[in-house]
Amino acid sequence: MKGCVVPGRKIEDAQKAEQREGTRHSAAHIMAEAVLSLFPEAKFGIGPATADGFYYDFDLPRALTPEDLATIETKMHESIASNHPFFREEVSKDAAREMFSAQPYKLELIDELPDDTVTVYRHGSFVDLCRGPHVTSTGEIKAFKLLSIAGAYWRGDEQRPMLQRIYGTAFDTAEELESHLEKLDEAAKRDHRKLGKSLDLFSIHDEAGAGLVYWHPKGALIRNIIEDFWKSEHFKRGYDIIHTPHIAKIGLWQSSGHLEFYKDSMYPPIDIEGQNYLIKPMNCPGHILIYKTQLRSYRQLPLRWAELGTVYRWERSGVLHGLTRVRGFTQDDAHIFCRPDQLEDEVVGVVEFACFMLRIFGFDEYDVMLSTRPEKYAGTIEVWDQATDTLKRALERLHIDYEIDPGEGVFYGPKIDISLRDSLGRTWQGPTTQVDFNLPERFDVNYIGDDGLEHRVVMIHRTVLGSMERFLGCLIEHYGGAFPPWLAPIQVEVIPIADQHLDYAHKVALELESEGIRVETDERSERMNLKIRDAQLRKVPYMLIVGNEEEASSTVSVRLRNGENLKSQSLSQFKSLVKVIVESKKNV
RNA sequence: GCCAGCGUAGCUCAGCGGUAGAGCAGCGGUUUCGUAAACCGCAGGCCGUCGGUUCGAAUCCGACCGCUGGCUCCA
Repeated sequence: MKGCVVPGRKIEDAQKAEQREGTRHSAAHIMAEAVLSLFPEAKFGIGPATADGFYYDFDLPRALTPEDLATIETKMHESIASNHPFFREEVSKDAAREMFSAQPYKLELIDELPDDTVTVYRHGSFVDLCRGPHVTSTGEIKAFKLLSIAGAYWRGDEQRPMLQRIYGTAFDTAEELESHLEKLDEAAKRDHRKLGKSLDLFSIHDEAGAGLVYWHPKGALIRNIIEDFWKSEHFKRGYDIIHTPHIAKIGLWQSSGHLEFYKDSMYPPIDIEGQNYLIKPMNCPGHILIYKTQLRSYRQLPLRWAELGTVYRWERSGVLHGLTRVRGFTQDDAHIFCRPDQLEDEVVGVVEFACFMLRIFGFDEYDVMLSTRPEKYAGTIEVWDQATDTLKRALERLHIDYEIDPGEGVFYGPKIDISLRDSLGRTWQGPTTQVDFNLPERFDVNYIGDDGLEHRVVMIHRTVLGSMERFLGCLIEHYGGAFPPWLAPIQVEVIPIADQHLDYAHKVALELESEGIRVETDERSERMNLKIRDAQLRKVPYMLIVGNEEEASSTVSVRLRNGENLKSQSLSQFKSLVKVIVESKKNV
């Protein structure tokens, strides 16, 4: 399973990382100093360094505006110019309580610290409760920028006050800061919501409802290509494909435990002739109903049933985001019904499958997370431990590095989540594999063993892409909208130089079309330059320029979307080039 | 859901108390061109929705809907 192993973060000089953290943490203190000078009555939350920068949370008498950020930055520059040294002091808790008597959040933190003495850091007239470390003086902060203001609950608890958080970033050199800001720009350009609009892939409508996606022909085409590929890979791996309805009587969801454990994510019932029906938030109960239509023999297992199942989940309005967080989405779902002795092999197969799928789409790096028993759970601790161990063994067999996320499993079982890293190094939540010892219990899902007795089946609930919506969103950003030819809605744009070349252009297009190539001819009476520009903006992989020369020699002049101009080639040459590239699913 | 910001033509945006503007796209012409934008003209908006303040509201206030950045929560 080489290649599926997570390479981990770039091996950065540990010292440098530490230095950067000190820089960022110090920048947070300098920012707090600036905020305090602007708002003497400010109450301070926490101000840590993060993976990309730093933030600090404040309780302020009024809401911050973007203009405030500029003022705060100016004040920070003043503090940096003064080059105040940072001093570390150890003080008793009582002394600290006195020192921060006007700072209720700090007092709360002091109470929770385990040791009798705490450390504070001081620079200029500003002092903060802090573990450190910091740079030696404020003048060492060479490159920082404040980025945004956001609300954040104190200690992440929505029952507690909401503070104002200022995000910023800092680096040890101006060049590093610059390249980080460029990366943010690049990410903004690749935003799937922007590209979805400009490439005419999908839309979401106020009048229809938030978090509900409408796929336009081009977006739906990409989705269909992926779904077709997905289906054929499932058939190859011994899966069957099934379909189940979108609503079911409330009783089914009571039996499954969803009503008990998943109620917050489900929509209210629909009354149909006095019976209450619920829209499905998951596909599992439907698959179980099909399983139970027969007595199953141990010889039949494992049964692997896959469904592109559209589910609806109630998500709070504030969390919706483009395609990656929606209220209706299609899971590339499957349930595997197996015997306990088959579980490990099945998990191995699933994780291998997921890694295979990701690699096809150009995701070579991913992080694997094993989530264990949450607070609200169904079943017994013994069964949970058993399932968790099986998942661990499967990952170890695959030589996959993973981290454990304690308490983050679903109510019905532990899970393996894979998050993918895109071309900008950002992570996205993708495939998931969940063991389920619970539903078989609740629905009494059995098979007849070789001893002639009934045995409880084990279920695996899994996706290999995650959901079509989220995966497409991630894919759009990963490729920046420039899809590899096998996925590109239009693979070839034929560009006649003048109207007189239209006949030849049509001939070329027809021939490519007959080979199953997705081709379009730009028939407009416009200049060639404009047609090239438009095809370029639509990120069409191949542009074929045809004019007098090409027509005379029965060739095409090939331009790639990276601006590269391949020399003229015969139509048949070009045809086989495209076919090979599409077949290989490679990018160009 | 919470905090903050934002909703103006199909798209990107300007206007921010005196009655609506640009570029691109669209439509009609002219142009027939060699690797990222030819030219001229026309048309296009209850300024998110509802209510309030005002002689007068895109502009000020409120509610709702939606979007954005976060928090919390997730495929």
